[in-house]
Amino acid sequence: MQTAPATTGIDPAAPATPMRAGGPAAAARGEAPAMGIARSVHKDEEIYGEGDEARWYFKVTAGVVRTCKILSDGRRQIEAFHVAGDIFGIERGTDYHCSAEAVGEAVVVAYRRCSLEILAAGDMPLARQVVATALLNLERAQQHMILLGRKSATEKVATFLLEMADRVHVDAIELPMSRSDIADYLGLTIETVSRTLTQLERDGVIALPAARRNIVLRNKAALRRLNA
Amino acid sequence: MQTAPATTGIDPAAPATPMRAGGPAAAARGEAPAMGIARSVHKDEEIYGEGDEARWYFKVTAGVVRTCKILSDGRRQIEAFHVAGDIFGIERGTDYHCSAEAVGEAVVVAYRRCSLEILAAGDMPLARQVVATALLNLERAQQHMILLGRKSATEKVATFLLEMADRVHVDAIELPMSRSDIADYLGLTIETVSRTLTQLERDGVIALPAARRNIVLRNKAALRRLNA
DNA sequence: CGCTACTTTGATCATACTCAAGCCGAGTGG
DNA sequence: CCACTCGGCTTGAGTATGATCAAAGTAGCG
Repeated sequence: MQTAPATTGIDPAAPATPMRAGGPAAAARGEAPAMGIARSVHKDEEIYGEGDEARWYFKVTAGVVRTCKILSDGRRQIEAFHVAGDIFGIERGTDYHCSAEAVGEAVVVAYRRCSLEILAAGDMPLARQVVATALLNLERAQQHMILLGRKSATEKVATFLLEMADRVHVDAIELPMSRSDIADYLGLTIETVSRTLTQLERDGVIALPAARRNIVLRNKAALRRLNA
Repeated sequence: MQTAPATTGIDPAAPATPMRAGGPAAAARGEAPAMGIARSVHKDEEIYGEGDEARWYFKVTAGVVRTCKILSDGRRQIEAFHVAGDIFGIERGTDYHCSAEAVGEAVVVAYRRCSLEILAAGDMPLARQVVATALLNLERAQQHMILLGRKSATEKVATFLLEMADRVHVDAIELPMSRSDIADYLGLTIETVSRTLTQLERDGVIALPAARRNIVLRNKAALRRLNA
């Protein structure tokens, strides 16, 4: 078991306003197993950088977090968007392989790094969660690879919209991310994303209300057909 | 599907102690020993299909295995090539999310499915291996996503060649896979792969001996520069 | 030797990118 | 309240990269 308190001193990954979730109080109440440090992150604030030492892993409590890689010349690929309940930042080695940033205002809970060594500790529920998370993220990555490698722009956007809608279980989505984020997630440019959305609107498949971050799926069947 | 008899000592990296995952029941039914069943697979033979029930996971002993997804219209994305020592086929749910096929003649060792439940069995070395494998495959998938989403054809091919050379630690590669496999791995067409290789040869970066499956890296520095 | 599958090469085309301008809403200050 | 700016988004024109279609070259194998 880990202890959340400041035995480690100031946590470089949790500066400004660290709140405690779990902690001694929770432990006293016998709350299992999740002890971690809640941290609120501002829009575009970095949670950790690629190459940083991976001393924590995180669970999203509120908002959305993106994990991404950046090439030397600035080209960016967003690997995944993580929403409430999602876990990210579990690494095999000592360092993070992606960087993580808040898409908007977000709250994450930081847990002490646990990867292979956690298994030795014999905390089975935790180990189970770690494995399940890793495998879930792998599944999503595999799914995303066929999108990046083999789908057209229209198919990419359609898949994206359905993915987002599925997470909310509603057909009126309020996208938390910018066109730029969408583009870097889908391997497109912002112009192509914009044009594709406009075209889908013309075709009556979606509606784009004045606030451009809102999207209404008018014809899910058509989207699924585009989904390939 | 050919299954060879159990070959208990053949895999040096297999757990030294019998797994309990199969359980006494399996042994009583005279089923496969928990240690693993070696199986030789022919070129292009399917090891498992996407959607099949994931009752085994595999380690490559010889040859190369590809895991891939296929869209309804036949477009294919190869998620990874697995070489000797690599483990594939570990799933979170009940089914495989990719299909797996031998690239050439290959030998794999099948182990009874173990994912989350293995942790309950208390076999720590095995659990550790499972987790490490999942995380390694995730890292590779992340690395591959930025290639698929953001790299040019030349950069993709350069990255691929360096990747292959790294696996062999030699600068003269004998590619086990066809142009078609390379194309579907890199998200390109076979024509583009061929043209790119020809261009790299013209530039003196690589040499393409008569047997077109062979490639000599003449100028690794140049390749690394293209690697972005 | 001749088939077949794989690869290379060529010509043309289309998709998505680049560069550029304009639009719109939110926030700010006169 | 309006004018202004600023950032994000959309739209347009032209282009380039990689796809498609087609054909020819090459190796492996009966």
